[in-house]
Amino acid sequence: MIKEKKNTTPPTCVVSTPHINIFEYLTKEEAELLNINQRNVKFKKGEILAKQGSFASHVIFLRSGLAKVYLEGDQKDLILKIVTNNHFVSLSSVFDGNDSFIYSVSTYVDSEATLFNIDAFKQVLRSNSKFSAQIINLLNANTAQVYGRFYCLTRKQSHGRVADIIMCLSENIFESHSFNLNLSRNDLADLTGLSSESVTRIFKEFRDSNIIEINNKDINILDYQRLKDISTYG
Amino acid sequence: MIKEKKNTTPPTCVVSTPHINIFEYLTKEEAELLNINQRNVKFKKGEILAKQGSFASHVIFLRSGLAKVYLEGDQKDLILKIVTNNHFVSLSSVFDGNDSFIYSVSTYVDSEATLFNIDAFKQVLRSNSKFSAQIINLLNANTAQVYGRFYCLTRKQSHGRVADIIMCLSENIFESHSFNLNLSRNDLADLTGLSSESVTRIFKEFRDSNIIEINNKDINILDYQRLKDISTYG
DNA sequence: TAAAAAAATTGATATAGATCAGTTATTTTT
DNA sequence: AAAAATAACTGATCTATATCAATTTTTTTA
Repeated sequence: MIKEKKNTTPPTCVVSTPHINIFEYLTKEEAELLNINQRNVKFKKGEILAKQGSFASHVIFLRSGLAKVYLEGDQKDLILKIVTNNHFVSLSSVFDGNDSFIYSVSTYVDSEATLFNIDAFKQVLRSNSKFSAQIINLLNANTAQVYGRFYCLTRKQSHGRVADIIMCLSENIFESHSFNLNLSRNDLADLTGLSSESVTRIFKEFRDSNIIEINNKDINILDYQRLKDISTYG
Repeated sequence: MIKEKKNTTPPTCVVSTPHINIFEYLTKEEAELLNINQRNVKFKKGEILAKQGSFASHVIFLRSGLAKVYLEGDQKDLILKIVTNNHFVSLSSVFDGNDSFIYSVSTYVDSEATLFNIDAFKQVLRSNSKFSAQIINLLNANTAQVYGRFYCLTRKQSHGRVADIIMCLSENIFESHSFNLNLSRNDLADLTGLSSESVTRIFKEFRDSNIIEINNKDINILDYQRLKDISTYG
Protein backbone atom coordinates (compact mmCIF):
# COMPACT_ATOMS: atom_id res chain seq x y z
CA MET A 1 0.00 0.00 0.00
CA ILE A 2 1.37 3.35 -1.00
CA LYS A 3 2.09 5.50 2.02
CA GLU A 4 -0.06 8.59 1.71
CA LYS A 5 0.12 11.90 3.44
CA LYS A 6 -2.77 13.19 5.42
CA ASN A 7 -5.33 15.10 3.45
CA THR A 8 -3.87 18.59 3.55
CA THR A 9 -4.26 21.54 1.26
CA PRO A 10 -1.30 21.60 -1.13
CA PRO A 11 0.98 24.54 -0.28
CA THR A 12 0.94 26.72 -3.35
CA CYS A 13 2.29 30.24 -3.76
CA VAL A 14 -0.60 31.22 -6.01
CA VAL A 15 -4.36 30.73 -5.92
CA SER A 16 -5.51 28.71 -8.89
CA THR A 17 -9.12 29.66 -8.95
CA PRO A 18 -10.94 28.69 -12.13
CA HIS A 19 -11.37 31.57 -14.51
CA ILE A 20 -14.85 32.80 -14.01
CA ASN A 21 -16.01 36.29 -14.56
CA ILE A 22 -17.92 37.21 -11.42
CA PHE A 23 -18.79 40.56 -12.89
CA GLU A 24 -21.42 38.84 -15.00
CA TYR A 25 -23.48 38.43 -11.82
CA LEU A 26 -23.97 42.20 -11.73
CA THR A 27 -27.14 43.93 -12.87
CA LYS A 28 -26.82 46.67 -15.45
CA GLU A 29 -27.23 49.29 -12.77
CA GLU A 30 -24.58 47.71 -10.57
CA ALA A 31 -22.16 47.34 -13.47
CA GLU A 32 -22.76 50.99 -14.24
CA LEU A 33 -22.25 52.00 -10.62
CA LEU A 34 -18.91 50.19 -10.50
CA ASN A 35 -17.97 51.42 -13.95
CA ILE A 36 -18.28 55.11 -13.20
CA ASN A 37 -16.40 54.53 -9.94
CA GLN A 38 -13.38 52.76 -11.33
CA ARG A 39 -10.00 53.50 -12.81
CA ASN A 40 -7.93 51.40 -15.18
CA VAL A 41 -4.30 51.96 -14.38
CA LYS A 42 -1.06 50.66 -15.82
CA PHE A 43 1.76 49.81 -13.43
CA LYS A 44 5.38 49.31 -14.34
CA LYS A 45 7.45 46.45 -13.05
CA GLY A 46 8.33 46.97 -9.40
CA GLU A 47 5.60 49.50 -8.68
CA ILE A 48 3.31 49.29 -5.66
CA LEU A 49 -0.40 48.75 -6.22
CA ALA A 50 -1.31 48.79 -2.54
CA LYS A 51 0.71 49.90 0.46
CA GLN A 52 0.23 48.20 3.80
CA GLY A 53 -1.29 50.59 6.30
CA SER A 54 -2.40 53.16 3.77
CA PHE A 55 -6.05 53.96 3.12
CA ALA A 56 -7.88 51.16 1.37
CA SER A 57 -10.07 53.43 -0.70
CA HIS A 58 -10.45 50.95 -3.54
CA VAL A 59 -10.59 47.27 -4.43
CA ILE A 60 -7.92 46.15 -6.88
CA PHE A 61 -8.43 43.66 -9.70
CA LEU A 62 -5.29 42.60 -11.57
CA ARG A 63 -6.35 42.36 -15.19
CA SER A 64 -2.98 41.46 -16.59
CA GLY A 65 0.54 40.91 -15.28
CA LEU A 66 2.04 39.31 -12.17
CA ALA A 67 2.20 40.66 -8.64
CA LYS A 68 3.21 39.66 -5.15
CA VAL A 69 1.12 40.14 -2.04
CA TYR A 70 3.27 40.55 1.04
CA LEU A 71 3.40 41.54 4.68
CA GLU A 72 6.03 44.12 5.51
CA GLY A 73 8.10 43.77 8.64
CA ASP A 74 10.85 45.95 10.03
CA GLN A 75 13.65 43.92 8.56
CA LYS A 76 12.01 41.16 6.60
CA ASP A 77 8.93 40.85 4.47
CA LEU A 78 6.83 37.75 4.01
CA ILE A 79 5.23 36.99 0.67
CA LEU A 80 1.74 35.59 1.22
CA LYS A 81 1.01 34.74 -2.39
CA ILE A 82 1.66 35.56 -6.01
CA VAL A 83 -1.22 36.75 -8.13
CA THR A 84 -1.69 36.23 -11.84
CA ASN A 85 -3.98 38.04 -14.25
CA ASN A 86 -7.74 38.20 -13.73
CA HIS A 87 -7.57 37.99 -9.97
CA PHE A 88 -8.44 40.37 -7.16
CA VAL A 89 -5.50 41.39 -5.02
CA SER A 90 -7.00 43.34 -2.16
CA LEU A 91 -10.28 41.66 -1.26
CA SER A 92 -9.11 40.77 2.23
CA SER A 93 -8.93 44.39 3.30
CA VAL A 94 -12.67 44.82 2.82
CA PHE A 95 -14.24 44.49 6.22
CA ASP A 96 -15.98 46.72 8.72
CA GLY A 97 -13.73 48.28 11.27
CA ASN A 98 -10.89 48.36 8.77
CA ASP A 99 -9.98 51.15 6.37
CA SER A 100 -6.36 50.25 5.58
CA PHE A 101 -4.65 47.79 3.31
CA ILE A 102 -3.56 44.92 5.56
CA TYR A 103 -0.77 43.97 3.18
CA SER A 104 1.25 45.44 0.31
CA VAL A 105 1.10 44.50 -3.34
CA SER A 106 3.70 45.14 -5.99
CA THR A 107 4.30 44.03 -9.55
CA TYR A 108 6.90 41.68 -10.96
CA VAL A 109 6.22 42.70 -14.54
CA ASP A 110 4.40 45.55 -16.27
CA SER A 111 0.75 45.08 -15.27
CA GLU A 112 -2.72 46.53 -15.59
CA ALA A 113 -5.25 46.81 -12.81
CA THR A 114 -8.78 48.05 -12.35
CA LEU A 115 -9.42 49.99 -9.14
CA PHE A 116 -12.99 49.95 -7.88
CA ASN A 117 -14.16 52.56 -5.41
CA ILE A 118 -14.62 50.68 -2.15
CA ASP A 119 -17.91 52.31 -1.15
CA ALA A 120 -19.46 51.40 -4.49
CA PHE A 121 -18.05 47.90 -4.15
CA LYS A 122 -19.46 47.46 -0.64
CA GLN A 123 -22.81 48.74 -1.82
CA VAL A 124 -22.90 46.05 -4.48
CA LEU A 125 -21.88 43.42 -1.92
CA ARG A 126 -24.80 44.42 0.29
CA SER A 127 -27.31 44.41 -2.54
CA ASN A 128 -26.31 41.54 -4.82
CA SER A 129 -26.28 38.25 -2.96
CA LYS A 130 -25.07 36.14 -5.87
CA PHE A 131 -22.15 38.45 -6.37
CA SER A 132 -21.40 38.33 -2.64
CA ALA A 133 -21.61 34.56 -2.63
CA GLN A 134 -19.06 34.45 -5.45
CA ILE A 135 -16.77 36.78 -3.51
CA ILE A 136 -17.08 34.37 -0.56
CA ASN A 137 -15.97 31.58 -2.87
CA LEU A 138 -12.89 33.55 -3.89
CA LEU A 139 -12.03 34.51 -0.32
CA ASN A 140 -12.29 30.95 0.94
CA ALA A 141 -10.31 29.47 -1.95
CA ASN A 142 -7.65 32.04 -1.11
CA THR A 143 -7.77 31.10 2.57
CA ALA A 144 -7.25 27.43 1.79
CA GLN A 145 -4.19 28.32 -0.24
CA VAL A 146 -2.69 30.52 2.45
CA TYR A 147 -3.28 27.87 5.14
CA GLY A 148 -1.28 25.44 3.04
CA ARG A 149 1.57 27.91 2.81
CA PHE A 150 1.36 28.68 6.50
CA TYR A 151 1.83 25.01 7.31
CA CYS A 152 4.63 24.68 4.76
CA LEU A 153 6.65 27.60 6.09
CA THR A 154 6.11 26.65 9.72
CA ARG A 155 6.58 22.93 9.73
CA LYS A 156 8.75 22.12 6.71
CA GLN A 157 12.48 22.43 6.52
CA SER A 158 14.23 24.49 3.93
CA HIS A 159 14.56 21.93 1.10
CA GLY A 160 10.85 21.15 1.22
CA ARG A 161 9.99 24.83 1.08
CA VAL A 162 12.18 25.48 -1.93
CA ALA A 163 10.85 22.39 -3.69
CA ASP A 164 7.29 23.66 -3.08
CA ILE A 165 8.08 27.00 -4.65
CA ILE A 166 9.76 25.55 -7.72
CA MET A 167 6.81 23.23 -8.29
CA CYS A 168 4.30 25.97 -7.78
CA LEU A 169 6.02 28.38 -10.17
CA SER A 170 6.19 25.59 -12.74
CA GLU A 171 2.58 24.38 -12.41
CA ASN A 172 0.60 27.48 -11.64
CA ILE A 173 2.46 30.45 -13.03
CA PHE A 174 4.64 29.41 -15.95
CA GLU A 175 2.74 26.19 -16.62
CA SER A 176 5.89 24.52 -17.90
CA HIS A 177 8.86 22.57 -16.63
CA SER A 178 11.09 25.23 -18.16
CA PHE A 179 10.70 28.85 -17.25
CA ASN A 180 12.53 32.10 -16.82
CA LEU A 181 12.81 32.84 -13.11
CA ASN A 182 12.24 36.55 -12.90
CA LEU A 183 12.00 36.57 -9.13
CA SER A 184 15.07 37.84 -7.30
CA ARG A 185 16.85 35.77 -4.67
CA ASN A 186 15.44 38.16 -2.11
CA ASP A 187 11.92 37.52 -3.35
CA LEU A 188 12.50 33.78 -3.12
CA ALA A 189 13.74 34.33 0.42
CA ASP A 190 10.57 36.23 1.32
CA LEU A 191 8.49 33.51 -0.30
CA THR A 192 10.15 30.69 1.65
CA GLY A 193 10.84 32.36 4.98
CA LEU A 194 14.55 31.64 4.53
CA SER A 195 17.60 33.84 4.08
CA SER A 196 18.71 34.56 0.52
CA GLU A 197 21.98 32.68 1.13
CA SER A 198 20.04 29.56 2.09
CA VAL A 199 17.90 29.83 -1.05
CA THR A 200 21.01 30.11 -3.23
CA ARG A 201 22.63 27.10 -1.57
CA ILE A 202 19.57 24.92 -2.04
CA PHE A 203 19.19 25.87 -5.69
CA LYS A 204 22.83 24.87 -6.13
CA GLU A 205 22.25 21.56 -4.35
CA PHE A 206 19.24 20.79 -6.53
CA ARG A 207 21.33 21.59 -9.61
CA ASP A 208 24.19 19.41 -8.42
CA SER A 209 21.75 16.58 -7.74
CA ASN A 210 20.37 16.81 -11.29
CA ILE A 211 16.94 17.78 -10.06
CA ILE A 212 16.99 21.07 -11.94
CA GLU A 213 19.11 22.70 -14.58
CA ILE A 214 20.08 26.37 -14.32
CA ASN A 215 21.08 28.57 -17.23
CA ASN A 216 21.34 32.12 -15.91
CA LYS A 217 17.70 32.80 -15.01
CA ASP A 218 16.28 29.90 -16.95
CA ILE A 219 15.19 26.96 -14.84
CA ASN A 220 14.51 23.52 -16.29
CA ILE A 221 13.07 20.83 -14.07
CA LEU A 222 14.78 17.50 -14.73
CA ASP A 223 13.25 15.34 -12.01
CA TYR A 224 9.79 16.49 -11.03
CA GLN A 225 9.04 13.40 -8.96
CA ARG A 226 12.15 14.01 -6.91
CA LEU A 227 10.96 17.55 -6.17
CA LYS A 228 7.61 16.14 -5.08
CA ASP A 229 9.31 13.73 -2.73
CA ILE A 230 11.42 16.51 -1.23
CA SER A 231 8.30 18.64 -0.89
CA THR A 232 6.46 15.86 0.88
CA TYR A 233 9.15 14.47 3.17
CA GLY A 234 11.63 17.33 3.47
CA MET B 1 10.39 60.29 18.85
CA ILE B 2 9.33 56.84 19.93
CA LYS B 3 10.56 54.20 17.52
CA GLU B 4 7.51 52.53 16.04
CA LYS B 5 7.07 49.30 14.21
CA LYS B 6 5.60 49.22 10.75
CA ASN B 7 1.85 49.08 10.59
CA THR B 8 1.22 45.36 10.79
CA THR B 9 -1.74 43.37 11.96
CA PRO B 10 -1.02 42.27 15.53
CA PRO B 11 -0.40 38.53 15.67
CA THR B 12 -3.20 37.16 17.79
CA CYS B 13 -4.17 33.55 18.32
CA VAL B 14 -7.86 34.40 18.38
CA VAL B 15 -10.14 36.55 16.27
CA SER B 16 -11.61 39.36 18.34
CA THR B 17 -14.54 40.27 16.21
CA PRO B 18 -17.10 42.45 17.94
CA HIS B 19 -20.09 40.53 19.14
CA ILE B 20 -22.80 41.02 16.59
CA ASN B 21 -25.54 38.62 15.85
CA ILE B 22 -25.50 38.23 12.08
CA PHE B 23 -28.52 35.96 12.27
CA GLU B 24 -30.68 39.03 12.78
CA TYR B 25 -30.08 39.83 9.12
CA LEU B 26 -32.15 36.80 8.16
CA THR B 27 -35.76 36.99 7.04
CA LYS B 28 -38.29 34.86 8.87
CA GLU B 29 -38.28 32.36 6.03
CA GLU B 30 -34.49 32.14 6.01
CA ALA B 31 -34.31 31.77 9.76
CA GLU B 32 -36.87 29.01 9.50
CA LEU B 33 -34.94 27.32 6.69
CA LEU B 34 -31.77 27.29 8.74
CA ASN B 35 -33.65 26.33 11.89
CA ILE B 36 -35.18 23.17 10.51
CA ASN B 37 -31.79 22.25 9.01
CA GLN B 38 -29.66 22.61 12.11
CA ARG B 39 -28.58 20.61 15.14
CA ASN B 40 -27.51 21.83 18.54
CA VAL B 41 -24.83 19.50 19.85
CA LYS B 42 -22.84 19.31 23.04
CA PHE B 43 -19.19 18.35 22.82
CA LYS B 44 -16.99 17.24 25.68
CA LYS B 45 -13.51 18.52 26.23
CA GLY B 46 -11.12 17.07 23.68
CA GLU B 47 -13.77 16.05 21.17
CA ILE B 48 -13.53 16.81 17.48
CA LEU B 49 -16.11 19.12 15.90
CA ALA B 50 -14.66 18.93 12.41
CA LYS B 51 -12.14 16.54 10.93
CA GLN B 52 -9.81 17.71 8.20
CA GLY B 53 -10.55 15.94 4.94
CA SER B 54 -13.94 14.66 5.98
CA PHE B 55 -17.18 15.77 4.35
CA ALA B 56 -18.08 19.35 5.17
CA SER B 57 -21.81 18.76 5.28
CA HIS B 58 -22.48 21.54 7.74
CA VAL B 59 -21.33 24.94 8.95
CA ILE B 60 -20.37 25.03 12.62
CA PHE B 61 -21.12 27.88 15.00
CA LEU B 62 -19.53 27.61 18.46
CA ARG B 63 -22.16 28.91 20.85
CA SER B 64 -20.22 28.33 24.03
CA GLY B 65 -16.84 26.95 25.02
CA LEU B 66 -13.33 27.12 23.58
CA ALA B 67 -11.89 25.31 20.60
CA LYS B 68 -8.76 25.15 18.48
CA VAL B 69 -8.67 25.22 14.70
CA TYR B 70 -5.67 23.35 13.36
CA LEU B 71 -4.01 21.85 10.32
CA GLU B 72 -2.99 18.25 10.73
CA GLY B 73 0.34 17.06 9.41
CA ASP B 74 1.95 13.64 9.48
CA GLN B 75 3.97 14.32 12.58
CA LYS B 76 3.07 17.80 13.68
CA ASP B 77 -0.06 19.87 13.71
CA LEU B 78 -0.28 23.64 13.37
CA ILE B 79 -2.88 25.58 15.30
CA LEU B 80 -4.28 28.35 13.11
CA LYS B 81 -6.40 30.00 15.76
CA ILE B 82 -8.35 29.56 18.96
CA VAL B 83 -12.07 30.22 18.86
CA THR B 84 -14.21 31.50 21.70
CA ASN B 85 -17.99 31.40 22.09
CA ASN B 86 -20.31 32.95 19.52
CA HIS B 87 -18.01 32.45 16.60
CA PHE B 88 -18.14 30.36 13.44
CA VAL B 89 -15.40 27.74 13.20
CA SER B 90 -15.77 26.30 9.75
CA LEU B 91 -16.71 29.15 7.43
CA SER B 92 -13.53 28.83 5.41
CA SER B 93 -14.51 25.42 4.07
CA VAL B 94 -17.52 26.89 2.29
CA PHE B 95 -16.53 27.36 -1.32
CA ASP B 96 -17.36 25.89 -4.69
CA GLY B 97 -15.17 23.05 -5.73
CA ASN B 98 -14.68 22.03 -2.12
CA ASP B 99 -16.70 19.56 -0.08
CA SER B 100 -14.26 18.76 2.75
CA PHE B 101 -13.20 20.44 5.93
CA ILE B 102 -9.86 22.07 5.16
CA TYR B 103 -8.84 21.97 8.80
CA SER B 104 -9.76 20.18 12.04
CA VAL B 105 -11.47 21.66 15.07
CA SER B 106 -11.48 20.28 18.60
CA THR B 107 -12.55 21.57 21.98
CA TYR B 108 -10.47 22.58 24.96
CA VAL B 109 -13.43 22.59 27.35
CA ASP B 110 -16.97 21.25 27.28
CA SER B 111 -18.67 23.21 24.49
CA GLU B 112 -21.91 23.63 22.55
CA ALA B 113 -22.16 24.16 18.84
CA THR B 114 -24.91 24.69 16.29
CA LEU B 115 -24.46 22.80 13.03
CA PHE B 116 -26.17 24.30 9.99
CA ASN B 117 -26.81 22.19 6.91
CA ILE B 118 -24.43 23.50 4.29
CA ASP B 119 -26.86 23.51 1.40
CA ALA B 120 -29.35 25.56 3.36
CA PHE B 121 -26.55 27.87 4.44
CA LYS B 122 -25.35 28.35 0.87
CA GLN B 123 -28.89 29.02 -0.26
CA VAL B 124 -29.16 31.82 2.26
CA LEU B 125 -25.78 33.22 1.17
CA ARG B 126 -27.01 33.34 -2.43
CA SER B 127 -30.29 35.00 -1.55
CA ASN B 128 -29.52 37.38 1.31
CA SER B 129 -26.89 39.94 0.33
CA LYS B 130 -26.73 41.66 3.72
CA PHE B 131 -26.11 38.37 5.42
CA SER B 132 -23.45 37.52 2.82
CA ALA B 133 -21.81 40.89 3.28
CA GLN B 134 -21.61 40.23 7.03
CA ILE B 135 -20.06 36.82 6.37
CA ILE B 136 -17.48 38.57 4.19
CA ASN B 137 -16.70 40.84 7.14
CA LEU B 138 -16.12 37.84 9.38
CA LEU B 139 -13.99 36.04 6.82
CA ASN B 140 -11.77 39.04 6.21
CA ALA B 141 -11.34 39.84 9.89
CA ASN B 142 -10.28 36.23 10.30
CA THR B 143 -7.86 36.52 7.39
CA ALA B 144 -6.21 39.57 8.90
CA GLN B 145 -5.69 37.68 12.14
CA VAL B 146 -4.21 34.65 10.45
CA TYR B 147 -1.84 36.78 8.36
CA GLY B 148 -0.52 38.28 11.55
CA ARG B 149 0.13 34.83 12.96
CA PHE B 150 1.69 33.67 9.71
CA TYR B 151 4.20 36.51 9.89
CA CYS B 152 4.83 35.89 13.58
CA LEU B 153 5.58 32.18 13.17
CA THR B 154 7.70 32.70 10.07
CA ARG B 155 9.76 35.69 10.92
CA LYS B 156 9.92 35.84 14.69
CA GLN B 157 12.20 33.86 16.93
CA SER B 158 10.95 31.65 19.69
CA HIS B 159 10.81 34.14 22.58
CA GLY B 160 8.74 36.57 20.52
CA ARG B 161 6.33 33.81 19.58
CA VAL B 162 5.81 32.68 23.15
CA ALA B 163 5.40 36.27 24.31
CA ASP B 164 2.73 36.75 21.61
CA ILE B 165 0.80 33.73 22.79
CA ILE B 166 0.91 34.69 26.46
CA MET B 167 -0.31 38.19 25.65
CA CYS B 168 -3.03 36.91 23.38
CA LEU B 169 -4.35 34.41 25.91
CA SER B 170 -4.35 37.14 28.53
CA GLU B 171 -6.06 39.83 26.45
CA ASN B 172 -8.44 37.96 24.21
CA ILE B 173 -9.34 34.72 25.91
CA PHE B 174 -9.03 35.08 29.66
CA GLU B 175 -9.19 38.90 29.65
CA SER B 176 -6.97 39.03 32.72
CA HIS B 177 -3.32 39.11 33.68
CA SER B 178 -3.94 35.99 35.74
CA PHE B 179 -5.40 32.89 34.21
CA ASN B 180 -5.46 29.14 34.36
CA LEU B 181 -3.52 27.80 31.40
CA ASN B 182 -5.55 24.81 30.32
CA LEU B 183 -3.58 24.32 27.11
CA SER B 184 -1.06 21.49 27.16
CA ARG B 185 2.59 22.01 26.38
CA ASN B 186 1.95 20.20 23.13
CA ASP B 187 -0.84 22.62 22.24
CA LEU B 188 1.44 25.56 22.95
CA ALA B 189 4.01 23.92 20.71
CA ASP B 190 1.47 23.61 17.89
CA LEU B 191 0.44 27.22 18.46
CA THR B 192 3.99 28.58 18.25
CA GLY B 193 5.54 26.26 15.68
CA LEU B 194 8.14 25.20 18.25
CA SER B 195 8.90 21.92 19.99
CA SER B 196 7.31 21.37 23.39
CA GLU B 197 10.75 21.33 25.04
CA SER B 198 11.47 24.80 23.64
CA VAL B 199 8.13 26.08 24.94
CA THR B 200 8.85 24.70 28.40
CA ARG B 201 12.31 26.24 28.49
CA ILE B 202 11.04 29.67 27.47
CA PHE B 203 8.26 29.62 30.07
CA LYS B 204 10.93 28.84 32.63
CA GLU B 205 13.14 31.67 31.39
CA PHE B 206 10.23 34.12 31.57
CA ARG B 207 9.54 32.95 35.13
CA ASP B 208 13.19 33.27 36.13
CA SER B 209 13.27 36.78 34.65
CA ASN B 210 10.22 37.79 36.73
CA ILE B 211 8.13 38.40 33.63
CA ILE B 212 5.54 35.83 34.66
CA GLU B 213 4.71 33.81 37.74
CA ILE B 214 3.77 30.15 37.49
CA ASN B 215 1.77 28.19 40.10
CA ASN B 216 1.02 24.81 38.57
CA LYS B 217 -1.25 25.80 35.67
CA ASP B 218 -1.93 29.30 36.93
CA ILE B 219 -0.09 32.03 35.07
CA ASN B 220 0.25 35.55 36.41
CA ILE B 221 1.81 38.23 34.23
CA LEU B 222 4.19 40.39 36.26
CA ASP B 223 5.70 42.58 33.52
CA TYR B 224 3.33 43.03 30.59
CA GLN B 225 5.45 45.75 29.00
CA ARG B 226 8.44 43.42 28.97
CA LEU B 227 6.35 40.82 27.13
CA LYS B 228 5.37 43.45 24.60
CA ASP B 229 8.98 44.36 24.04
CA ILE B 230 9.95 40.72 23.56
CA SER B 231 7.01 40.30 21.20
CA THR B 232 8.06 43.30 19.16
CA TYR B 233 11.80 42.87 19.00
CA GLY B 234 12.34 39.19 19.73
C1' DT C 1 32.40 51.29 -23.51
C1' DA C 2 33.73 51.75 -18.92
C1' DA C 3 32.70 52.59 -14.26
C1' DA C 4 29.71 52.13 -10.52
C1' DA C 5 26.23 49.84 -8.13
C1' DA C 6 23.60 45.97 -7.02
C1' DA C 7 22.84 41.17 -6.77
C1' DA C 8 24.45 36.72 -6.19
C1' DT C 9 27.67 33.45 -4.52
C1' DT C 10 30.88 31.41 -1.35
C1' DG C 11 33.28 30.03 2.82
C1' DA C 12 33.58 30.24 7.62
C1' DT C 13 31.46 30.71 11.96
C1' DA C 14 27.76 31.38 15.26
C1' DT C 15 23.33 30.70 16.99
C1' DA C 16 18.74 28.98 17.60
C1' DG C 17 16.12 25.38 18.25
C1' DA C 18 15.36 20.25 17.63
C1' DT C 19 16.20 15.81 19.17
C1' DC C 20 17.22 12.35 22.39
C1' DA C 21 17.26 10.05 26.64
C1' DG C 22 16.53 10.05 31.34
C1' DT C 23 14.16 11.88 35.45
C1' DT C 24 10.39 13.92 37.92
C1' DA C 25 5.70 15.34 38.53
C1' DT C 26 0.93 14.88 37.62
C1' DT C 27 -3.05 12.55 36.17
C1' DT C 28 -5.63 8.52 35.28
C1' DT C 29 -6.89 3.89 36.09
C1' DT C 30 -7.46 -0.07 38.86
C1' DA D 1 -4.57 4.05 48.10
C1' DA D 2 -1.49 2.19 44.89
C1' DA D 3 -0.01 1.30 40.35
C1' DA D 4 0.28 2.62 35.72
C1' DA D 5 0.29 5.92 32.24
C1' DT D 6 1.00 10.40 30.61
C1' DA D 7 2.88 14.94 30.69
C1' DA D 8 6.40 17.96 31.85
C1' DC D 9 11.04 18.98 32.79
C1' DT D 10 16.09 18.73 32.31
C1' DG D 11 20.70 18.15 30.46
C1' DA D 12 23.49 17.03 26.72
C1' DT D 13 24.25 16.85 22.00
C1' DC D 14 23.22 17.53 17.24
C1' DT D 15 21.41 19.78 13.18
C1' DA D 16 19.64 23.33 10.40
C1' DT D 17 19.94 27.73 9.15
C1' DA D 18 21.39 32.56 9.95
C1' DT D 19 24.91 35.76 9.96
C1' DC D 20 29.01 37.83 8.46
C1' DA D 21 32.48 39.20 5.40
C1' DA D 22 34.71 38.80 1.17
C1' DT D 23 34.60 37.78 -3.67
C1' DT D 24 32.49 37.32 -8.09
C1' DT D 25 29.00 38.19 -11.39
C1' DT D 26 25.43 40.82 -13.36
C1' DT D 27 22.99 44.95 -14.11
C1' DT D 28 22.62 49.79 -14.32
C1' DT D 29 24.34 54.27 -15.04
C1' DA D 30 27.26 57.72 -16.93
